Order: sequence, then structure tokens, then C-alpha cells
Amino acid sequence: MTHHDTATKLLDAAEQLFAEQGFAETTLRAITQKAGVNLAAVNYHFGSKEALIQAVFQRFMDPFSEAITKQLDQLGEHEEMVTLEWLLGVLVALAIGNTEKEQERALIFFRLAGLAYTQSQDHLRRFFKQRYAALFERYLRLLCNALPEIPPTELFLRSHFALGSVIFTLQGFTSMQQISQQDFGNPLGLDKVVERLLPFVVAGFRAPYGAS
Amino acid sequence: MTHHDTATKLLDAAEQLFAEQGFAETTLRAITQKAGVNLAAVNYHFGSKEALIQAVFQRFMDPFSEAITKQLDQLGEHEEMVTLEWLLGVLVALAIGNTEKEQERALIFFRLAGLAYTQSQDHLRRFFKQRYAALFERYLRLLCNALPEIPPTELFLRSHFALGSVIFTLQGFTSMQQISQQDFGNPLGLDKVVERLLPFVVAGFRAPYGAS
DNA sequence: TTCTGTTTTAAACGTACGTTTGAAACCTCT
DNA sequence: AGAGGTTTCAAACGTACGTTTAAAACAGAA
Repeated sequence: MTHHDTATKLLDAAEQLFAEQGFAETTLRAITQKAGVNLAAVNYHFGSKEALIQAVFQRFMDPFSEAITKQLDQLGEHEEMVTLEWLLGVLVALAIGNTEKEQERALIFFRLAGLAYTQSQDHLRRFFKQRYAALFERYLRLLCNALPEIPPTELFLRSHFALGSVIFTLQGFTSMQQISQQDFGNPLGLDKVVERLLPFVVAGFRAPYGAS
Repeated sequence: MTHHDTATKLLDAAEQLFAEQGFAETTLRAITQKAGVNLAAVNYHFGSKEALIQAVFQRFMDPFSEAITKQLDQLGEHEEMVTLEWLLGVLVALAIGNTEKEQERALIFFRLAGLAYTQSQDHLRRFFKQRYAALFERYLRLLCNALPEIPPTELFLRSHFALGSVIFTLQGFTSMQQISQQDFGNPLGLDKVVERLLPFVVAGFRAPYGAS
């Protein structure tokens, strides 16, 4: 089933190490060692470290982006009557997955997303914009349908605010989990946190506009 | 007035470069060159690059932390009747400042905060926890007073959500500014964004709890 | 001025990085 | 079995990093 060819092994090792340590901090020597392959393999199969970083993101984003597109396509003619809850629900369901394995990988995904936003990797930002901007715009248009009382410029901002809540929270999830555990004795699962994140974001999106 | 001694020049150069490129990506050679001092100056005055990073944060955080403490102290006996808007207002006013110069530096601060959260600099997380955890707990306690209908564990989470919105948004502020400009033709000042960020966060904090 | 401690300087050190190389190993056809 | 193309491998390359060093420059007190 899983070929476990060298390229795949490299992607597996890289995504985990990148998520743990960041891009600049993760060396090709660490990646190739974890993957159990030769140091030169990265440059042979991907060309460079930058290209490997992009490949890691692409492997995450492409299925995600495709799944969202499929969901949005199913709307058909009913685009006008879509709700905020439905839109966010689609994202959440696809992002966090069902099985424990999937959720574990979702955390890596969020951590990487946070890194992509933070680290000055300009090539990554260009890559994202070029490849996924259209999807974001389509989603934003639906958001405008769902919340017609909020102007589009404000929804653009609020989607960034919401994205910030989610990525920031989930990228530091494991460490926050520890803090929360020792402060309150509550073990928190990823799904539990998302369950509590959602009302926060929904309320933020629905906040009355113009009421200074 | 400003001594502009070597250590200060180094902190000035370092905080700007760190904010632009991240910690690992900024070399001591770049810092010392920008500061116009000798390469060895960092190790002479601070001991190491890590220590310089901490010093940069300390110069930002200590006055900020002190100012907040002073504001909270002024509450005196009225701690019980503090409002959410007042608590957030204190933070906002102190964080973004008044003059344009202050706001410019505030952006650097947010960018650094985002970096500190994202990059795996464990020494920084330890430094933060050890030095500012008490203040955060005090603030959280006041938040519980202001929103007694929301349980503390939930407020702990929501404060992380809110922090995420703010830091995530403002750390990528300049790039978002460009996108927003070209998409909607709106030039956005920092104060304008914060003005729109605040209702989002307030609504999130006030979201009814338990209404799944 | 001379002495003493501090600061600055140019140069070098050792290390670790991403990348390149050329030969060996492997695979797949005929 | 052997040729040809692909993949792996150990080794090395060149570069850039953080740090150290030892001498020079500077400062203030005696």
C-alpha cells in the first residue's frame, strides 16, 4: 500500500521535524537521518531544501483544498442561503479529521501553517498566494452571502482574526494542553478545543458592525 | 538624552532585524553591521546571541508589564466591578501607543511576540513564563470578575483565542495591509485595525457558554 | 604622565550547514 | 547475461555562522 519510497520517507520526516523545530532550525542532515536515507536524497529528489518545504505544504494543502472545493461545489444553486455555521463546519470537519491519527496530523498541519505565516519564508507566501488564493476568495464570497449585514472589507479582516485564533491556538496546542492540565486538571482533546473555539469565532464574525 | 552606547545600538538594530527576518535567520554580522559596531560586541556586551534575544524582549516587555501593573493597581477596591471593555482597553492603549513612532514600534513588538510563540526558542518560553506568568494570572482573575457567567477554564481558553487574533493579525500587519490595499483600496492604519479587532474579540469573549 | 580597568578592533577558530560529485548499487528491459 | 537508465552512497566542497582571542584604543584616577 504505502510505497515508502525515498521521497515519501523524506516528506514524512520533514513535516514532523519542521513542525517541531521550524524550517531554518531543521537541517537536511536531521531529516535524512530520521528518514533513514542518504543526505544527498533531498537534493536529488526535490532539488533543494526550499523545494522540499513547498512539497511538504503541497502534500497537506492539495487534498484539503480539493475536499473543500468539492464541498462548496455541492452547494450548487443554494449558494445564496448558506450559513456561517455551515461554512465553518466544513472547514473544521475537513481540518481536524475523524480518527486519532488524522487529528495528530492535523496538529502538524496547523503548526506548519503558523510557521508559514510567521517565518519570513517569502517563497512560501508566494506559493500559497499563487496556488490557493482563488479558493480563499471563493470562500470569502460565500461568507459575504452568509453575513450580508457585514461589509466585505470587514469580513476580510474578521476572517484573518478568526484564522489567527485557530492557527495560534492549535499551533501551540500541545504546550497549551500542558498548561491547562496543570492549572485546571482538565485534559483537553483537539476536538474539545475546536468545540470551544467555534462559538468564539462565530460570535466574533457576528459581532454587530458599526456599533463602536 | 539617548546615550546611544554600543549595547543600545545593538538592541535597536537587533529588534528591527529580528522582527523582519526571525531569530535564526538574523546573523550577528547583520546586526552588528546595522548597529555600526564591531562583530564581537554582541558577545562582549550580552554574552551570546540567545542572551541578546532575551534582552530585546525584556526591553519591550518590562515597561509594558510595569505599565499594566500600575493600571491594575489603580483599581484598588473596585476590582470586583471591572468590565471587559476596560480590561481590553488598558491593553490596547498601552500596546499600540499614541504617536506614530510608538505605533511603529508596537508593530515590531507584535511581530516579535508572534515569533516568540512560533519559533521553537524554548529559552524564550521559559523566560516569559518565569517573568510574566504572575501578571497574566492576575489579569485572568480580573477577566473572571468581569465575565462571571463564563467559567474560568473557558476564559483561559478564550484569552488564548483572543491573543491569537491579535498577534496573528498584527504580526503580519504590513503584508495584510498590502493585500487589503490592493483588494479594496482601503489604506489601513494600525489604530483602525485595532478598532475593528476589538469588537471581534469582545463578542468572542461574551459568546454564550454552553449553547452548543 | 603613568597606571588600571574597560571597551573596541581585526583576525582567526572551529563547526555545521546546503549542496555537489563521481562512483557504486540497483533495477528493468532485451 | 549485459546494456542503460535510475537511484543511492560516502566523501568532499565552499560558505557562513557564532564565538574566541590578543592586541590596540580609550577612559578616568593618582
